[in-house]
Amino acid sequence: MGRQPPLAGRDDPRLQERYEQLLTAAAEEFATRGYHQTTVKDIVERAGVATGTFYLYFANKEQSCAALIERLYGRVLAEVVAARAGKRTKLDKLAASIRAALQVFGAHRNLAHIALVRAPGAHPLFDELLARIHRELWDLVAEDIAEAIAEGLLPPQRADLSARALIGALYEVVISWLQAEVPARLEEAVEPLVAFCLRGLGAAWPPPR
Amino acid sequence: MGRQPPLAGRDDPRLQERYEQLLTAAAEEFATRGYHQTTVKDIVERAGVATGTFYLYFANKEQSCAALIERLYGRVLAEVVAARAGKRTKLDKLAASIRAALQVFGAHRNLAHIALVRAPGAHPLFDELLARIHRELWDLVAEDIAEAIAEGLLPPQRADLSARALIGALYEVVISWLQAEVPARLEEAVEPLVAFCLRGLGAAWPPPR
Amino acid sequence: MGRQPPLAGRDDPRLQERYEQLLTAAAEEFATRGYHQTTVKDIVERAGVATGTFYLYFANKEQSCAALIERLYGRVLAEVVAARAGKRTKLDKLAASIRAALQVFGAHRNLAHIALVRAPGAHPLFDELLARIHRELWDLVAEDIAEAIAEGLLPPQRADLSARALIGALYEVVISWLQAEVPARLEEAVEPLVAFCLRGLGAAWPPPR
Amino acid sequence: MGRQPPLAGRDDPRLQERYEQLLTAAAEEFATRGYHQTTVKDIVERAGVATGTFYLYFANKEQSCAALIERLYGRVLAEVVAARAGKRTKLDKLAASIRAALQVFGAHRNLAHIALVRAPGAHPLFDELLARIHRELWDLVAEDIAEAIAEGLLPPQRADLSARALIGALYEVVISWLQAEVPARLEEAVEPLVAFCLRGLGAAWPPPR
DNA sequence: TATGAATGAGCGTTCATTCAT
DNA sequence: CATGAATGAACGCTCATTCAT
Repeated sequence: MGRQPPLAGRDDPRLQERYEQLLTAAAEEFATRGYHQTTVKDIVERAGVATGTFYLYFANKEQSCAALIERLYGRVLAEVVAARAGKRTKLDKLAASIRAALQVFGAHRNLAHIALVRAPGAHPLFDELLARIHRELWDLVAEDIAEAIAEGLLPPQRADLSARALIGALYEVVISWLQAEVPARLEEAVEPLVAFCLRGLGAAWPPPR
Repeated sequence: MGRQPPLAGRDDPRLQERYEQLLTAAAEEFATRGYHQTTVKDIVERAGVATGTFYLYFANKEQSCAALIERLYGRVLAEVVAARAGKRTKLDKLAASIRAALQVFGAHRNLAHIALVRAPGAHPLFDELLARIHRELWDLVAEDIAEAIAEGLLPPQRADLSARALIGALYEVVISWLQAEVPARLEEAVEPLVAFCLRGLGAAWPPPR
Repeated sequence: MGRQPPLAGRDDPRLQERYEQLLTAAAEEFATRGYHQTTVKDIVERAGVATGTFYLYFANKEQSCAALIERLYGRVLAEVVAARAGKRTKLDKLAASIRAALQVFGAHRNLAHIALVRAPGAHPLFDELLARIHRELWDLVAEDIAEAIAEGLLPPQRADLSARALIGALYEVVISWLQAEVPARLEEAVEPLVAFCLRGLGAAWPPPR
Repeated sequence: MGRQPPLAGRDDPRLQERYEQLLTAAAEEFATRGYHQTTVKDIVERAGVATGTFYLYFANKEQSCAALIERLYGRVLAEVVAARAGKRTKLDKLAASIRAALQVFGAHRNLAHIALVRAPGAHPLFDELLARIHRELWDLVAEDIAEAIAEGLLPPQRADLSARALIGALYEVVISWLQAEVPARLEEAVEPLVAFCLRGLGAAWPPPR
């Protein structure tokens, strides 16, 4: 517990590759079987390495899963930030954020499955990590909403609750895609979801020209 | 796996009470520690009975958790059905459904925590059970939406996706209450959430008199 | 352990009947499932009484099985003694003993199954009990053989080993009947076995008139 | 139940040695305490390894015992086949078979104790396994007897019953040696038993020159 | 670096036995 | 006498983690 794995943060590309190989194997196993149903043996067998090798790259099983969660949300945040950059109004920024998040979830099915379904509730560490990430997302969205209200773009409302509702709508659509294949391709959900969320906030959507 | 536990579903009120006592203890433990972090020993110690007693009332650990999930959704469905009975329009029915569901979740914090956070992904049995329940809820809501569209109360949209978005918004608000105490009391979220969802569907809300 | 069951040795025929009922149920269960695969619950369910009732008649599970073994060998010994009474030569006594033993085993299939297959090796108490009984039988047979040798009816041989071989031949035929239904009816084995054993001892058999 | 243990049947002599070490410990415990009285903990403590190690070599407790039974009868059959090879008449083959079997039982006291006393009736798997082995032995012996009858070496008789009686005589002598030390050394029983069995079949024994 | 055999704490579950009613 | 719910010690087995090679 707490000991750094010996090979974390080395530069050797051979080690980087092996790390990715293990992380990919872990993602596949966690996503398909669930965190507690996956054994370290499952992961190393899929990766084609020995058990001990796993512990050269991860302090323990839970850290490997936490790394997957962080990787996903790192990308989500990066894409969200990038997508918002070009937008002028708060409403456009919100719409762009939703589109960007869905795009990343859609591009990383296994990671999405882990972060949205497999990890929550599975380990105190994940709950803590996810709580921190969610708070960040909520704050971002809630701030946008609060400012849009101030600008008169949205009617008065509790921004904190609306932000959570918005994120919940987004999550559930991703989960539905993961578990029930509704919709078959996640892109189909993008504009319907943007419309649902922005209307839900009280915006006129699609925006009147 | 296997046969019925001998004392499940007997009429004797003494046994009923014991069963409730165990179920309550299980709910508290599962909700606070998570399914896999909870041992049968934790449950029976909280209930103040011996290990063997647990197995007089439940076939095994997972069945006890499944019973909690079923109990929660049984109540949700019952309250939703009851609340809709008096309503005339589809939109009123949807609003009433949301209010009823939130009321039940709010009245059963531990069960909500288990069903929305602890159980999903923790065991194949739970995933199966929750999938069945969610499909039922989705169908209900999607049908309402489809009919409201047909009646011109809502603009054209993919009812299946909107239904999932609506449920996701609701779930996330409950989870937010469970984990971050936002809002402090779940009732505070009721009207904001109803507004978010019905506006999200494209309804004029609050309804013009 | 060691405490007398409260109802042992009472005269009330109602109690006797219940005791028989339990013993019969125990015999059926032990014979068909084996000693360790049989639970006290299995026995009382077959007997149609409550668990506690079992302990009114038996000190514990193993005593109930020991009682069955003792009952079987009690009958075997009684029949053997009775059958020998009318015989003149040692060889006739031996033949009569084998016939009597087979008759009792054939008449108490379940008890035979328990005493010959289920109990040996299943519990120290049974091993002890069976050892005592076997020693008694061996001594009886070995004595007959020794005397027959002394009388010149049999050639010189180690009576102790011959006695064991004789009993083993008998047991195995019974076991074969129990487990493989060879022969279909145990009576078919009687004269072949008598011939095998007496010839094995070195007697001219069937006896020259 | 389930899959192969990971380290069963590897070529590495280190692993072979471990396997033997565990098997020997298991044989000692099963032989002295009985199958159900022996815990896996007993075995690993005697072997001086950890609990988990046991499950690297055996799928479960019952498979370890089955392996012992199979090992014993594998050797019995091999020795019997080898001993018969040089013999000409059927009667010589039978006598050689008995001698070979006794020699193997005598050389593997613990395994004999398990196969003849501890395992029968202890687990359905063992009963099945032993039934298969016994049928093989019976068939072998019965065939010899039938052919000897056809060749006029033995009088007419039911070969199936005689075969069982012969095997029973042999088993009981071994059991007597195991449990009562009669005879003190199993070799002492060899010729008396051969004589008993062949005479029992109706042969003139010892064979007239 | 990589290996994989070894570890052992810990868990779910069973069942012989008891005792209040 | 009879009941059967309650008990709790004990067992088989798993799997995250270690470390000698």
